[in-house]
Amino acid sequence: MNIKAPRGTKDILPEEAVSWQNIEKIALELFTSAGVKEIRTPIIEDTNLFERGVGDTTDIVNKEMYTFEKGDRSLTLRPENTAGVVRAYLEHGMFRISPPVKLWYKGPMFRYENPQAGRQRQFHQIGMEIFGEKKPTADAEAISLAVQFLNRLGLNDLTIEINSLGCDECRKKFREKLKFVLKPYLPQLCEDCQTRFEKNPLRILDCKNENCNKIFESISEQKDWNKIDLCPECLDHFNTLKDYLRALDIKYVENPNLVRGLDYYTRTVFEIKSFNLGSQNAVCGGGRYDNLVSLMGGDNTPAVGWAMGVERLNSLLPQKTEELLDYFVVSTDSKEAIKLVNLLRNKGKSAEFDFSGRKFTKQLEKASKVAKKAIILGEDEISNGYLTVKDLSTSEQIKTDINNL
RNA sequence: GCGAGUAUCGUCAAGUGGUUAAGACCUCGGAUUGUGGUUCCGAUAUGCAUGGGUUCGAAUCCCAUUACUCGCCCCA
Repeated sequence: MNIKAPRGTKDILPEEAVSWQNIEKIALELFTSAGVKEIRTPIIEDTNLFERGVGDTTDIVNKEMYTFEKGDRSLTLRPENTAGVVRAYLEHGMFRISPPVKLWYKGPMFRYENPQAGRQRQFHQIGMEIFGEKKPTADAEAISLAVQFLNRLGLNDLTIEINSLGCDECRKKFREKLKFVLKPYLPQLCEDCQTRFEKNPLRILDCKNENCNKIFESISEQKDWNKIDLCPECLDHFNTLKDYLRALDIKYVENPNLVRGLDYYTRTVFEIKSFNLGSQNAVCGGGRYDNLVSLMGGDNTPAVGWAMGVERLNSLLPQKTEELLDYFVVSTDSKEAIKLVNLLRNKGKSAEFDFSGRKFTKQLEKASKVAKKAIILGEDEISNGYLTVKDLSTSEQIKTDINNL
Protein backbone atom coordinates (compact mmCIF):
# COMPACT_ATOMS: atom_id res chain seq x y z
CA MET A 1 0.00 0.00 0.00
CA ASN A 2 1.33 3.38 -0.89
CA ILE A 3 -1.26 5.59 0.74
CA LYS A 4 0.32 7.50 3.58
CA ALA A 5 -1.02 9.84 6.23
CA PRO A 6 -1.37 13.27 4.63
CA ARG A 7 1.50 15.73 4.93
CA GLY A 8 1.61 17.32 8.33
CA THR A 9 -0.57 14.70 10.00
CA LYS A 10 0.54 11.92 12.30
CA ASP A 11 -0.77 8.65 13.61
CA ILE A 12 -0.69 8.48 17.36
CA LEU A 13 0.31 4.87 17.89
CA PRO A 14 -0.70 2.82 20.95
CA GLU A 15 2.64 3.39 22.67
CA GLU A 16 2.36 7.15 22.42
CA ALA A 17 -1.38 7.13 23.08
CA VAL A 18 -0.64 6.13 26.67
CA SER A 19 0.96 9.54 27.26
CA TRP A 20 -1.94 11.29 25.58
CA GLN A 21 -4.39 9.48 27.81
CA ASN A 22 -2.39 10.62 30.80
CA ILE A 23 -2.41 14.24 29.65
CA GLU A 24 -6.13 14.14 29.02
CA LYS A 25 -6.80 12.43 32.33
CA ILE A 26 -4.91 15.11 34.23
CA ALA A 27 -6.73 17.82 32.29
CA LEU A 28 -10.09 16.31 33.17
CA GLU A 29 -9.17 15.99 36.85
CA LEU A 30 -7.81 19.51 37.12
CA PHE A 31 -10.66 21.18 35.29
CA THR A 32 -13.26 19.20 37.18
CA SER A 33 -11.63 20.24 40.46
CA ALA A 34 -11.85 23.86 39.35
CA GLY A 35 -15.45 23.81 38.15
CA VAL A 36 -14.45 24.13 34.52
CA LYS A 37 -16.91 22.26 32.29
CA GLU A 38 -15.99 20.46 29.13
CA ILE A 39 -17.40 21.57 25.80
CA ARG A 40 -17.04 19.80 22.46
CA THR A 41 -17.69 21.86 19.39
CA PRO A 42 -17.65 20.75 15.74
CA ILE A 43 -14.42 20.42 13.87
CA ILE A 44 -16.00 22.17 10.88
CA GLU A 45 -17.53 25.60 11.23
CA ASP A 46 -18.87 28.30 8.97
CA THR A 47 -15.91 30.04 7.36
CA ASN A 48 -17.28 33.41 8.42
CA LEU A 49 -16.84 32.44 12.04
CA PHE A 50 -13.08 32.45 11.71
CA GLU A 51 -12.90 35.42 9.38
CA ARG A 52 -14.78 37.50 11.92
CA GLY A 53 -13.59 35.82 15.09
CA VAL A 54 -9.92 35.17 14.52
CA GLY A 55 -9.45 38.23 12.34
CA ASP A 56 -8.85 38.65 8.65
CA THR A 57 -5.44 40.23 9.06
CA THR A 58 -4.03 37.15 10.73
CA ASP A 59 -1.89 34.59 8.95
CA ILE A 60 -4.18 31.89 10.24
CA VAL A 61 -7.15 33.24 8.34
CA ASN A 62 -5.24 34.62 5.38
CA LYS A 63 -3.32 31.58 4.29
CA GLU A 64 -3.64 28.70 6.70
CA MET A 65 -7.27 27.62 6.63
CA TYR A 66 -8.63 24.42 5.17
CA THR A 67 -11.75 25.80 3.52
CA PHE A 68 -14.13 24.00 1.23
CA GLU A 69 -17.48 24.70 -0.37
CA LYS A 70 -20.40 22.38 0.19
CA GLY A 71 -23.68 23.30 -1.39
CA ASP A 72 -24.00 27.03 -1.10
CA ARG A 73 -22.00 27.37 2.08
CA SER A 74 -18.34 27.72 2.85
CA LEU A 75 -17.00 25.56 5.64
CA THR A 76 -13.61 25.53 7.34
CA LEU A 77 -11.73 23.02 9.45
CA ARG A 78 -11.23 24.86 12.70
CA PRO A 79 -7.73 26.40 13.01
CA GLU A 80 -8.34 27.11 16.71
CA ASN A 81 -11.24 26.64 19.06
CA THR A 82 -11.90 29.95 20.79
CA ALA A 83 -14.13 31.20 18.00
CA GLY A 84 -16.10 27.96 18.07
CA VAL A 85 -16.54 28.09 21.82
CA VAL A 86 -17.73 31.69 21.63
CA ARG A 87 -20.17 30.69 18.91
CA ALA A 88 -21.56 27.88 21.07
CA TYR A 89 -21.67 30.17 24.09
CA LEU A 90 -23.91 32.57 22.20
CA GLU A 91 -25.92 29.96 20.33
CA HIS A 92 -26.90 28.21 23.54
CA GLY A 93 -27.56 31.31 25.56
CA MET A 94 -24.81 30.63 28.06
CA PHE A 95 -24.72 34.34 28.79
CA ARG A 96 -27.69 33.58 31.03
CA ILE A 97 -25.64 31.30 33.22
CA SER A 98 -24.38 33.10 36.28
CA PRO A 99 -20.86 34.25 35.40
CA PRO A 100 -18.07 33.32 35.29
CA VAL A 101 -18.76 30.61 32.73
CA LYS A 102 -15.71 28.38 32.57
CA LEU A 103 -15.27 25.95 29.69
CA TRP A 104 -12.47 23.67 28.51
CA TYR A 105 -11.93 21.64 25.38
CA LYS A 106 -9.55 19.28 23.71
CA GLY A 107 -9.27 18.17 20.13
CA PRO A 108 -7.68 18.49 16.74
CA MET A 109 -7.07 21.81 14.98
CA PHE A 110 -6.04 22.31 11.36
CA ARG A 111 -3.67 24.82 9.87
CA TYR A 112 -2.27 24.65 6.36
CA GLU A 113 1.33 25.45 7.19
CA ASN A 114 4.68 23.99 6.31
CA PRO A 115 5.27 21.18 8.78
CA GLN A 116 8.43 21.11 10.88
CA ALA A 117 9.49 20.29 14.40
CA GLY A 118 6.57 21.09 16.70
CA ARG A 119 4.31 22.15 13.88
CA GLN A 120 1.82 19.99 12.05
CA ARG A 121 -1.17 20.62 9.83
CA GLN A 122 -3.39 18.63 12.12
CA PHE A 123 -2.39 19.18 15.71
CA HIS A 124 -4.17 19.03 19.02
CA GLN A 125 -4.97 21.59 21.63
CA ILE A 126 -6.26 21.56 25.15
CA GLY A 127 -7.63 24.92 26.10
CA MET A 128 -9.97 26.82 28.37
CA GLU A 129 -12.04 29.97 28.35
CA ILE A 130 -13.59 32.08 31.10
CA PHE A 131 -16.54 34.28 30.13
CA GLY A 132 -18.18 37.13 31.95
CA GLU A 133 -15.52 38.46 34.29
CA LYS A 134 -13.56 41.59 33.51
CA LYS A 135 -11.56 41.72 36.71
CA PRO A 136 -7.95 40.50 36.62
CA THR A 137 -9.00 37.73 38.97
CA ALA A 138 -10.17 35.83 35.90
CA ASP A 139 -6.83 36.37 34.16
CA ALA A 140 -5.07 35.10 37.26
CA GLU A 141 -7.31 32.05 37.49
CA ALA A 142 -6.71 31.24 33.82
CA ILE A 143 -2.93 31.54 34.12
CA SER A 144 -2.95 29.70 37.40
CA LEU A 145 -4.84 26.78 35.87
CA ALA A 146 -2.39 26.61 32.99
CA VAL A 147 0.51 26.55 35.42
CA GLN A 148 -1.12 23.96 37.64
CA PHE A 149 -1.84 21.77 34.67
CA LEU A 150 1.81 21.89 33.61
CA ASN A 151 2.96 21.29 37.17
CA ARG A 152 0.72 18.27 37.55
CA LEU A 153 2.27 16.88 34.40
CA GLY A 154 5.65 17.32 36.02
CA LEU A 155 6.74 20.43 34.15
CA ASN A 156 8.12 23.11 36.44
CA ASP A 157 10.85 24.75 34.42
CA LEU A 158 8.87 26.84 32.02
CA THR A 159 9.06 30.55 31.36
CA ILE A 160 5.86 32.53 31.60
CA GLU A 161 5.82 35.75 29.63
CA ILE A 162 3.11 38.32 30.09
CA ASN A 163 2.19 41.62 28.58
CA SER A 164 -0.77 43.95 28.35
CA LEU A 165 -2.06 45.18 25.02
CA GLY A 166 -4.46 47.63 26.65
CA CYS A 167 -8.05 48.30 25.76
CA ASP A 168 -9.38 49.70 22.48
CA GLU A 169 -8.52 53.25 23.49
CA CYS A 170 -4.95 52.43 24.55
CA ARG A 171 -4.40 50.49 21.38
CA LYS A 172 -5.76 53.20 19.17
CA LYS A 173 -3.35 55.66 20.69
CA PHE A 174 -0.53 53.14 20.56
CA ARG A 175 -1.16 52.45 16.89
CA GLU A 176 -1.03 56.13 16.17
CA LYS A 177 2.17 56.52 18.12
CA LEU A 178 3.78 53.57 16.38
CA LYS A 179 2.81 54.79 12.96
CA PHE A 180 4.06 58.27 13.75
CA VAL A 181 7.43 57.04 14.97
CA LEU A 182 7.91 54.39 12.30
CA LYS A 183 6.78 56.35 9.31
CA PRO A 184 10.21 57.79 8.44
CA TYR A 185 11.76 54.33 8.63
CA LEU A 186 9.06 52.60 6.66
CA PRO A 187 10.94 52.21 3.37
CA GLN A 188 13.78 50.45 5.18
CA LEU A 189 11.55 47.91 6.92
CA CYS A 190 10.85 44.45 5.54
CA GLU A 191 7.94 43.80 3.24
CA ASP A 192 5.86 42.16 5.94
CA CYS A 193 6.29 45.15 8.20
CA GLN A 194 5.23 47.48 5.43
CA THR A 195 1.93 45.68 5.01
CA ARG A 196 1.54 45.36 8.76
CA PHE A 197 2.00 49.12 9.00
CA GLU A 198 -1.37 49.67 7.40
CA LYS A 199 -3.23 46.55 8.43
CA ASN A 200 -2.03 45.82 11.95
CA PRO A 201 0.86 48.00 13.10
CA LEU A 202 1.04 46.32 16.52
CA ARG A 203 2.41 43.20 14.94
CA ILE A 204 5.41 45.05 13.61
CA LEU A 205 6.84 44.62 17.09
CA ASP A 206 6.65 40.88 16.59
CA CYS A 207 8.93 41.04 13.57
CA LYS A 208 11.84 38.62 13.69
CA ASN A 209 13.69 40.24 10.81
CA GLU A 210 17.18 41.20 12.01
CA ASN A 211 17.35 44.35 9.98
CA CYS A 212 14.01 45.53 11.29
CA ASN A 213 15.08 44.84 14.82
CA LYS A 214 18.26 46.86 14.32
CA ILE A 215 16.19 49.76 13.09
CA PHE A 216 13.89 49.45 16.08
CA GLU A 217 16.86 49.60 18.42
CA SER A 218 18.25 52.64 16.70
CA ILE A 219 15.07 54.62 17.18
CA SER A 220 15.73 56.91 20.09
CA GLU A 221 13.99 60.18 19.43
CA GLN A 222 10.96 59.11 21.39
CA LYS A 223 11.42 57.30 24.65
CA ASP A 224 9.59 53.99 24.98
CA TRP A 225 8.12 54.44 21.52
CA ASN A 226 7.56 50.68 21.36
CA LYS A 227 5.78 50.44 24.69
CA ILE A 228 2.10 50.91 25.02
CA ASP A 229 0.87 53.65 27.31
CA LEU A 230 -1.84 52.01 29.30
CA CYS A 231 -4.77 54.04 30.47
CA PRO A 232 -5.24 54.11 34.26
CA GLU A 233 -7.81 51.30 34.16
CA CYS A 234 -5.66 49.03 32.02
CA LEU A 235 -2.60 49.78 34.09
CA ASP A 236 -4.47 48.95 37.23
CA HIS A 237 -5.76 45.74 35.66
CA PHE A 238 -2.25 44.68 34.69
CA ASN A 239 -0.73 45.60 38.04
CA THR A 240 -3.40 43.75 39.93
CA LEU A 241 -2.85 40.67 37.80
CA LYS A 242 0.87 40.78 38.53
CA ASP A 243 0.09 41.15 42.20
CA TYR A 244 -2.10 38.03 42.05
CA LEU A 245 0.58 36.10 40.22
CA ARG A 246 3.13 36.99 42.90
CA ALA A 247 0.65 35.92 45.54
CA LEU A 248 0.30 32.59 43.72
CA ASP A 249 4.07 32.32 43.56
CA ILE A 250 3.95 32.17 39.78
CA LYS A 251 7.16 33.51 38.32
CA TYR A 252 6.68 35.59 35.22
CA VAL A 253 8.69 37.75 32.88
CA GLU A 254 7.25 40.88 31.36
CA ASN A 255 7.76 40.92 27.63
CA PRO A 256 6.60 44.18 26.07
CA ASN A 257 7.08 42.69 22.60
CA LEU A 258 4.66 39.89 23.22
CA VAL A 259 1.89 40.47 20.70
CA ARG A 260 -0.18 37.41 20.01
CA GLY A 261 -0.93 36.74 16.38
CA LEU A 262 -4.69 36.64 16.78
CA ASP A 263 -6.54 39.89 16.43
CA TYR A 264 -9.01 39.33 19.22
CA TYR A 265 -6.72 39.85 22.20
CA THR A 266 -7.09 42.83 24.52
CA ARG A 267 -5.26 43.68 27.73
CA THR A 268 -3.57 40.58 29.11
CA VAL A 269 -1.63 38.29 26.79
CA PHE A 270 0.70 35.54 27.90
CA GLU A 271 2.79 32.72 26.58
CA ILE A 272 4.45 29.78 28.29
CA LYS A 273 7.70 28.69 26.70
CA SER A 274 10.21 25.91 26.99
CA PHE A 275 13.79 25.97 25.81
CA ASN A 276 13.60 22.28 25.05
CA LEU A 277 11.27 22.70 22.13
CA GLY A 278 13.51 24.17 19.47
CA SER A 279 12.24 27.11 17.51
CA GLN A 280 8.56 26.32 18.05
CA ASN A 281 8.99 26.98 21.74
CA ALA A 282 5.55 28.06 22.89
CA VAL A 283 3.60 25.36 24.72
CA CYS A 284 0.77 27.60 25.76
CA GLY A 285 -0.59 30.87 24.49
CA GLY A 286 -3.51 32.92 25.58
CA GLY A 287 -4.95 36.12 26.83
CA ARG A 288 -7.97 38.29 27.31
CA TYR A 289 -10.42 38.98 24.52
CA ASP A 290 -13.00 41.39 25.78
CA ASN A 291 -14.31 42.34 22.33
CA LEU A 292 -14.76 38.99 20.72
CA VAL A 293 -18.18 38.08 22.10
CA SER A 294 -19.71 41.39 21.08
CA LEU A 295 -17.93 41.23 17.75
CA MET A 296 -19.75 37.97 17.14
CA GLY A 297 -23.08 39.57 17.92
CA GLY A 298 -23.40 38.98 21.64
CA ASP A 299 -23.68 41.43 24.48
CA ASN A 300 -20.49 42.97 25.68
CA THR A 301 -18.86 40.05 27.50
CA PRO A 302 -15.32 40.06 28.79
CA ALA A 303 -13.38 36.79 28.45
CA VAL A 304 -9.96 35.21 28.94
CA GLY A 305 -8.56 31.94 27.72
CA TRP A 306 -5.58 29.93 26.58
CA ALA A 307 -4.65 26.93 24.48
CA MET A 308 -1.85 24.42 24.73
CA GLY A 309 -0.35 22.35 21.96
CA VAL A 310 -0.64 18.74 23.03
CA GLU A 311 2.10 17.49 20.68
CA ARG A 312 4.53 20.06 22.03
CA LEU A 313 3.49 19.32 25.57
CA ASN A 314 3.92 15.61 25.01
CA SER A 315 7.40 16.05 23.60
CA LEU A 316 8.48 17.63 26.89
CA LEU A 317 7.19 14.75 28.98
CA PRO A 318 8.89 11.48 29.82
CA GLN A 319 7.03 8.78 27.92
CA LYS A 320 4.69 6.58 29.89
CA THR A 321 4.87 2.84 29.37
CA GLU A 322 1.85 0.64 28.91
CA GLU A 323 0.54 -1.09 32.00
CA LEU A 324 0.62 -4.86 32.23
CA LEU A 325 -2.64 -6.75 32.18
CA ASP A 326 -3.85 -8.32 35.42
CA TYR A 327 -4.21 -11.75 33.79
CA PHE A 328 -3.41 -13.65 30.66
CA VAL A 329 -5.37 -16.88 30.33
CA VAL A 330 -3.30 -19.79 29.05
CA SER A 331 -5.50 -22.52 27.67
CA THR A 332 -5.76 -24.84 24.72
CA ASP A 333 -9.53 -24.61 25.02
CA SER A 334 -10.41 -21.23 23.49
CA LYS A 335 -14.06 -21.50 24.42
CA GLU A 336 -13.30 -21.94 28.13
CA ALA A 337 -10.68 -19.21 27.87
CA ILE A 338 -13.01 -16.64 26.34
CA LYS A 339 -15.64 -17.43 28.99
CA LEU A 340 -13.14 -16.98 31.80
CA VAL A 341 -11.80 -13.76 30.34
CA ASN A 342 -15.34 -12.35 30.21
CA LEU A 343 -15.90 -13.17 33.87
CA LEU A 344 -12.63 -11.50 34.81
CA ARG A 345 -13.40 -8.37 32.83
CA ASN A 346 -16.82 -8.12 34.45
CA LYS A 347 -15.08 -8.21 37.80
CA GLY A 348 -13.06 -5.18 36.70
CA LYS A 349 -9.85 -7.07 35.96
CA SER A 350 -7.96 -6.66 32.72
CA ALA A 351 -7.47 -9.93 30.91
CA GLU A 352 -6.57 -11.41 27.54
CA PHE A 353 -6.19 -14.89 26.11
CA ASP A 354 -4.69 -16.63 23.13
CA PHE A 355 -7.06 -16.70 20.15
CA SER A 356 -5.57 -19.49 18.14
CA GLY A 357 -4.84 -22.13 20.77
CA ARG A 358 -1.11 -22.12 20.25
CA LYS A 359 1.33 -24.28 22.10
CA PHE A 360 1.37 -24.02 25.83
CA THR A 361 4.89 -22.60 25.98
CA LYS A 362 4.12 -19.97 23.37
CA GLN A 363 1.07 -18.86 25.29
CA LEU A 364 3.02 -18.62 28.49
CA GLU A 365 5.74 -16.69 26.73
CA LYS A 366 3.16 -14.21 25.53
CA ALA A 367 1.67 -14.05 29.04
CA SER A 368 5.02 -13.14 30.52
CA LYS A 369 5.30 -10.20 28.17
CA VAL A 370 1.87 -8.69 28.61
CA ALA A 371 0.51 -9.67 32.02
CA LYS A 372 1.33 -9.73 35.70
CA LYS A 373 -0.20 -13.15 36.20
CA ALA A 374 -1.00 -16.13 34.02
CA ILE A 375 -4.10 -18.21 34.62
CA ILE A 376 -3.59 -21.75 33.47
CA LEU A 377 -6.80 -23.38 32.36
CA GLY A 378 -5.92 -26.82 31.00
CA GLU A 379 -7.74 -30.09 30.80
CA ASP A 380 -7.03 -30.91 34.40
CA GLU A 381 -8.31 -27.54 35.62
CA ILE A 382 -11.43 -27.67 33.47
CA SER A 383 -12.41 -31.19 34.46
CA ASN A 384 -11.71 -30.61 38.15
CA GLY A 385 -13.12 -27.06 38.30
CA TYR A 386 -10.20 -24.98 39.52
CA LEU A 387 -7.72 -22.47 38.16
CA THR A 388 -3.94 -22.38 38.38
CA VAL A 389 -2.68 -18.84 38.82
CA LYS A 390 0.97 -18.18 38.23
CA ASP A 391 2.61 -14.96 39.33
CA LEU A 392 4.91 -14.20 36.44
CA SER A 393 7.39 -12.13 38.37
CA THR A 394 7.87 -14.53 41.31
CA SER A 395 6.96 -17.79 39.50
CA GLU A 396 4.72 -18.68 42.44
CA GLN A 397 1.81 -20.86 41.46
CA ILE A 398 -1.42 -21.45 43.34
CA LYS A 399 -4.61 -23.40 42.85
CA THR A 400 -7.71 -21.27 43.22
CA ASP A 401 -11.05 -20.41 41.62
CA ILE A 402 -12.71 -17.43 39.98
CA ASN A 403 -14.27 -16.15 43.21
CA ASN A 404 -10.84 -15.49 44.68
CA LEU A 405 -9.66 -13.34 41.81
C1' G B 1 5.83 30.98 -0.18
C1' C B 2 11.48 30.65 0.42
C1' G B 3 16.22 27.98 1.94
C1' A B 4 19.06 23.36 3.40
C1' G B 5 19.45 18.10 4.21
C1' U B 6 17.73 12.98 3.88
C1' A B 7 15.26 8.59 1.40
C1' U B 8 17.99 0.54 1.91
C1' C B 9 12.72 -4.98 5.56
C1' G B 10 7.56 -3.27 10.63
C1' U B 11 11.98 -0.53 13.40
C1' C B 12 17.34 0.75 13.76
C1' A B 13 20.78 0.32 10.20
C1' A B 14 25.84 -1.72 6.95
C1' G B 15 26.85 -0.92 2.04
C1' U B 16 31.29 4.67 -1.34
C1' G B 17 30.32 0.99 -9.49
C1' G B 18 31.65 -5.66 -9.89
C1' U B 19 28.97 -12.45 -8.37
C1' U B 20 22.69 -14.73 -4.52
C1' A B 21 21.89 -6.63 -0.51
C1' A B 22 25.57 -7.44 6.18
C1' G B 23 23.86 -7.22 11.09
C1' A B 24 20.50 -6.07 15.25
C1' C B 25 15.53 -5.57 17.29
C1' C B 26 10.45 -6.98 16.54
C1' U B 27 7.37 -10.96 14.52
C1' C B 28 6.66 -16.18 13.39
C1' G B 29 8.25 -21.36 13.81
C1' G B 30 11.35 -25.25 16.12
C1' A B 31 14.56 -27.36 20.22
C1' U B 32 10.54 -28.05 24.56
C1' U B 33 3.06 -32.87 23.34
C1' G B 34 1.42 -28.58 30.73
C1' U B 35 5.46 -24.09 32.71
C1' G B 36 7.41 -18.36 30.51
C1' G B 37 10.72 -14.03 30.98
C1' U B 38 17.56 -16.97 29.74
C1' U B 39 19.74 -19.92 25.74
C1' C B 40 20.27 -22.33 20.87
C1' C B 41 18.49 -23.16 15.72
C1' G B 42 15.55 -21.56 11.61
C1' A B 43 12.14 -18.21 8.55
C1' U B 44 11.31 -13.30 6.76
C1' A B 45 13.81 -7.15 0.91
C1' U B 46 14.23 -10.95 -6.88
C1' G B 47 14.83 -5.55 -4.13
C1' C B 48 17.38 -0.22 -2.06
C1' A B 49 11.17 6.42 -2.54
C1' U B 50 9.34 6.93 -7.99
C1' G B 51 10.60 7.87 -13.22
C1' G B 52 14.43 8.61 -16.60
C1' G B 53 19.73 8.67 -17.92
C1' U B 54 25.32 7.31 -17.78
C1' U B 55 27.83 2.34 -17.81
C1' C B 56 29.66 -4.13 -20.09
C1' G B 57 27.62 -3.68 -15.02
C1' A B 58 23.98 1.04 -10.49
C1' A B 59 21.43 0.82 -3.76
C1' U B 60 26.10 3.30 -5.05
C1' C B 61 27.17 8.42 -10.41
C1' C B 62 23.73 12.31 -13.02
C1' C B 63 18.73 14.64 -13.78
C1' A B 64 13.65 15.17 -12.53
C1' U B 65 9.58 14.12 -9.35
C1' U B 66 7.55 12.86 -4.65
C1' A B 67 7.79 12.30 0.48
C1' C B 68 10.09 13.19 5.04
C1' U B 69 13.26 16.17 8.27
C1' C B 70 15.22 20.83 9.75
C1' G B 71 15.28 26.32 9.31
C1' C B 72 12.71 31.31 7.81
C1' C B 73 7.73 33.28 8.44
C1' C B 74 3.86 32.50 11.81
C1' C B 75 1.93 29.98 15.78
C1' A B 76 0.10 25.73 20.11
